Amino acid sequence: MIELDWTRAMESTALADPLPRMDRAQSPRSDKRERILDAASAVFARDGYHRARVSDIAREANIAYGLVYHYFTNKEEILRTIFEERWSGLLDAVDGVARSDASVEEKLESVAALILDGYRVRPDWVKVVVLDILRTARFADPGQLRAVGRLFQLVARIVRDGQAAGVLRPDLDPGLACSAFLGALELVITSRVLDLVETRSAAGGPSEPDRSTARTVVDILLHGLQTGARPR
Amino acid sequence: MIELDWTRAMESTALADPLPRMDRAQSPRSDKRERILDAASAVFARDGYHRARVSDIAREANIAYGLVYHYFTNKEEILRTIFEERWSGLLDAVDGVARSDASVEEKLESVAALILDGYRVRPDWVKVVVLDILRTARFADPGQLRAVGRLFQLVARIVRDGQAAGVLRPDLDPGLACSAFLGALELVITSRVLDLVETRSAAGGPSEPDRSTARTVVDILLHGLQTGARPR
Amino acid sequence: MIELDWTRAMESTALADPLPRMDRAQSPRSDKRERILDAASAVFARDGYHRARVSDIAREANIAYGLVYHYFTNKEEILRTIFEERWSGLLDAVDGVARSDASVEEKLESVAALILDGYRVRPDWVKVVVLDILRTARFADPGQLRAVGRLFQLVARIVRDGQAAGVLRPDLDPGLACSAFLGALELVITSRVLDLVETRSAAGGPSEPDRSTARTVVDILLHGLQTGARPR
Amino acid sequence: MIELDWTRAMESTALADPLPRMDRAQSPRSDKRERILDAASAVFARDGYHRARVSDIAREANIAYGLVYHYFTNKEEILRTIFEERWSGLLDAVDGVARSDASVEEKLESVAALILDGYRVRPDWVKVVVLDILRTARFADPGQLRAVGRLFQLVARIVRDGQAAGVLRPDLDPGLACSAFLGALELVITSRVLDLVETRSAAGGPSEPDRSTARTVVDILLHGLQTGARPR
DNA sequence: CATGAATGAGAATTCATTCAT
DNA sequence: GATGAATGAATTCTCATTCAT
Repeated sequence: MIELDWTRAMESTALADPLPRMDRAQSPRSDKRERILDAASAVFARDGYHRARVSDIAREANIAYGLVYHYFTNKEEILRTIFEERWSGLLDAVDGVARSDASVEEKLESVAALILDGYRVRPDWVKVVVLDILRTARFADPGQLRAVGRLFQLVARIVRDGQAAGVLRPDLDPGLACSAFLGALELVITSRVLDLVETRSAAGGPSEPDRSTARTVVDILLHGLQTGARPR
Repeated sequence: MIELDWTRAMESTALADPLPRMDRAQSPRSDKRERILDAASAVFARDGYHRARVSDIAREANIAYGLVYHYFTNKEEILRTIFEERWSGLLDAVDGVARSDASVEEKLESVAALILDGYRVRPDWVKVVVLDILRTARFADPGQLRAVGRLFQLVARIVRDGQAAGVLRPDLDPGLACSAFLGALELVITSRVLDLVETRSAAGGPSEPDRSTARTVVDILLHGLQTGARPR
Repeated sequence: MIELDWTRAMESTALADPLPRMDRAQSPRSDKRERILDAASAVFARDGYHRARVSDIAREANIAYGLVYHYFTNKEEILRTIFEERWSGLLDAVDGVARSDASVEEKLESVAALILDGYRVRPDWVKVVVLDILRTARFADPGQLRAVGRLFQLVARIVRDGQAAGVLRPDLDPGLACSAFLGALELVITSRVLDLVETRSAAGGPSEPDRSTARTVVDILLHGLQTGARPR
Repeated sequence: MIELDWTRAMESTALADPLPRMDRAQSPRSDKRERILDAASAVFARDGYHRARVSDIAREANIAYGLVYHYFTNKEEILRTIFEERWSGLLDAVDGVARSDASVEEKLESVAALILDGYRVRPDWVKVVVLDILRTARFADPGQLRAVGRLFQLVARIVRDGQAAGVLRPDLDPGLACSAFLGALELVITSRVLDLVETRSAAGGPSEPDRSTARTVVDILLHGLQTGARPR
C-alpha cells in the first residue's frame, strides 16, 4: 500500500527552494523559514488568514517582526508557500497511487488514508488548506486553483480507470463521483475540526493512523449505504 | 416529494423579483433591510467577506453608507444575518423531509435537491455560506456552529431511521455517513462555484432544477460506485 | 436675606423665548421644549457634552429623534440654552444681592447659598455648567465667556464695596479674592459631584438647603482658617 | 521651602528644552514617545481633548500618523498618560511638603506655589488637566479619580495636622477647608486660562514665578478677607 | 408638530510593508 | 541576517443633521 511520509513532505521545500542546498542540516535560513511557516500554519488555523496579523506570526515563531519579510515578500506568499510546498507532496503521492497497479478499492482507500493521515499528522496545515486556501483561491493566482483541480483530476482518473476496467459503474459521472469522494473526506475532516458531529471513533481531533475511517468512507462510496439486497 | 420554495424561503425582494410591485406592502424598513442583505450577499459572493467593503455593499444596494449601520450594528452582523435568516428556512424544510413518511431514498434525494436547488436559485447566498460562513464561523460564533450542526443531526436522524427500518446497513456510523452525504453535496457545489472540475451537466453555474444531480449523488451514496447486482 | 427660587428660575425661558406668550400654562411647545432641556441636562451631566448623543437626549425625553431639531438648531444650542436661560436667573439674583444693603458677610453668604442651593435643587444643571460649559467656553461664542465673567464681576463688586466700606482688607486683589471665593464654592460642589472627599455633612449628593455649608465657606473666607490669635 | 522642579518632573524634552542636546542619551523610543505627549498636551490645550484629532497630534509631533498607535493604544490613553505621568510628580512633591516639619502656613504656601508654578512652567499641561481631565474623568476612570482624591487627602492631612497642633481652627471641616483651598487655586488658574477676570498681576498667562499669588491665596485662606487684628 | 429613516462627512483605528540601524 | 520603529493608505464606525411623510 502506498503511503506518504507527511512529516517529510511537510519539511520539503522543493517548490519554493528548488536549488540544491550544499549542506543545510540546520542552516539558520531554513530554520527560521520553517519556523515562520509552522507558526503561520498555527496562526492561520486558529484565527483564519484574514484575521491573522503578521505580528502574530512573528510572535508565534519567536522571531523579529521584520524578519518575516526577509523570507517572504508578503503575507500572501506565506499562505501560498504553505499550500504549495505541501500540496505538491500530496499530489505526488496521489499520483503514485493512481499509477500503481493496485485495485480501485485499494487506490481509493490509499488516497483517503493519505488525506486523513495528513490531518492526523499536521492538523494545522489541513485546516489552513481546507478553511482558508480554498476560500481564498477565488482570487489568488489561478495556479493555485489549478493545483487543487489536479487532485480532482487524479482521483477522476482513478474512477475512470475503474470504469474502464468494469469495476465501477459506467453510468456515473466521474467528476461527480470524485466530488462525492473528496467531499465526503473533506467534511469528515471538517466536522472533526469544528466538532460538528460525534462519530463512533476518533472524534474531536487527530489520533492514531485512521485507516478504519478511510476504509469506512471508501466502503460507503463503493458499496453504498443500503443493505445487501438493495431493492428499489 | 417535499420541496422547499427557495424564493419564498429567501424572503427575496429586489434581486429575485426585480419588478417593482404596485402594492409594495413591504414596510420601507424591511425594504431597505432586504436590499442591504441582497447587496451584501452579492458582494460577499463576488469578493469574499473580508475583501468586501461596507461602502461596496451600500453602493450595490443603492443606499447611503450610514444606512447600513442603521440596520446592522456592524459588518459581521450582516454576514450572520444572511446566514441565520436563510439557514433556518433550510433547516425547517429538511426537518419536514425528515418527519415525512417517505422512503429513506426519497428523503435523502429531497434533502439533496433542497441543497442543490438552493445553489440554483440563490447562488450568491450559497457561495457566501459555503465559502465564507462555513469556513469563517469556526469557533467564533457557537450559535452559528450549532445551527450547522443541526443540519447534521437532521440528516443523521434520517440515516438512523433507515438503519432501524433495515433499509440502511447497520454497521455504518451515522455520523460518518452523514458527513459523507453532506460533504459530497458540498463539494459538488463548491467545485461548481470554483469551477474546479467539469461534470457532465450543469458545470460552472446554476441552471435548471438539478434533480438529476441530486438523484446521482444519492444513488452513489446508497448503491455505491461499484458494479454489481444493483439494478436501477 | 435674598433668595433665588431656583425652581422658577429653571423654568424661565426669558432669554431664549423673549416674546410674551399668550397662554402657555402647558402649551405643547414649551412642554416638549422643557423636556428636551431637562433630558439634555441629565444626559450631559451623566456622559458629558461630547459623549452625549442627540439620540440619547431624545430617548431620555421620550420624544422623537427629529423633534429635537424643531426646537433647537443643533446640539450646541441646547447646551447654550441650558446655560443662558438659567445663568441669567442666577446673575439677576446675585445682582440683587450685590445691590442690597446687607452686610458684606450677608451678601457673600447669600451668594454662596444661591450657588450651593442651585446644586441642591438642580444638580444636573450645575454639573453641566461646571463640568461642560466652562470647558467648552474656550471655543463657543465669547458671549458665554462674558456671561461667566459677569458673575465674577458681581462678586468682585461686592468685595470692592466691602473694601471701600473698610470691612474687607484693602490689600487684597478683588479679582483674586473673588476667584478664591467662587473657586472654593466650585470645588466644594465638584468634590461632592465626583465624591472626591468626604465632608462632615451632606456628602455625596444634594440634600436639604445647605445653609451651613454656605456659612462655613464664607466663614473660612472671611475669618480664615487660623485660630483666633493668628500669630505669625 | 520645598519646591518641585517642574521641568524635571515633566521629563520634558523638546518643548521645554528646545535646544538639541549633543549627547542625546534618550533612547529613540522614549524620544518619540515624549514628543507625542508634548504635542498632545499642546493640541489638547489649544483645542480641547474632544476636538483634537490624532492626526493633529501626529503633525504637531512631526511624526507619522500610525506611530502614535505604536506607543499608545488609543487617544484616550494619551490623555491618561499625560495626566498620570505628571500628576504623580505633583503628588510626590506635595507629599514631601506634607511630611516636612515646616509650619502649616509654609506648607500650604508651598503647595500653592507648586500648583501655580506648574501653570507657569507647563501651561499646556495644566490647561489639559484643569479643562479636560478633571472634568472628563468623572466616573469613567476610577483610577484617575483616586489620583485626584489623593491630592485632596494630602492637603486634608496638612489641615488636620494644623488643627491638631492648634494652629488651625478645630471647628472647620478639613474636607471643606481643603476644597476651599484647592478650589481657590483652581479657579485662580482657570480664570487665567480662560482670561475671565483681570487680577493685579500675572493676568492672561504664565509669567515669572508667582510666589506672590501663592502667598496671597494662602493669606486669604488663613487670615480671611476681613479686616481685623491680623498683622502680617 | 411628529416621526424616524436617510445622509455623508469626519475621525479613530488597523496593519501590511518599508527602512534605518 | 536581525531588529523593531516608522509610515500611511485603507476601512470601519459614529453621529450630527436633513428630509420625506
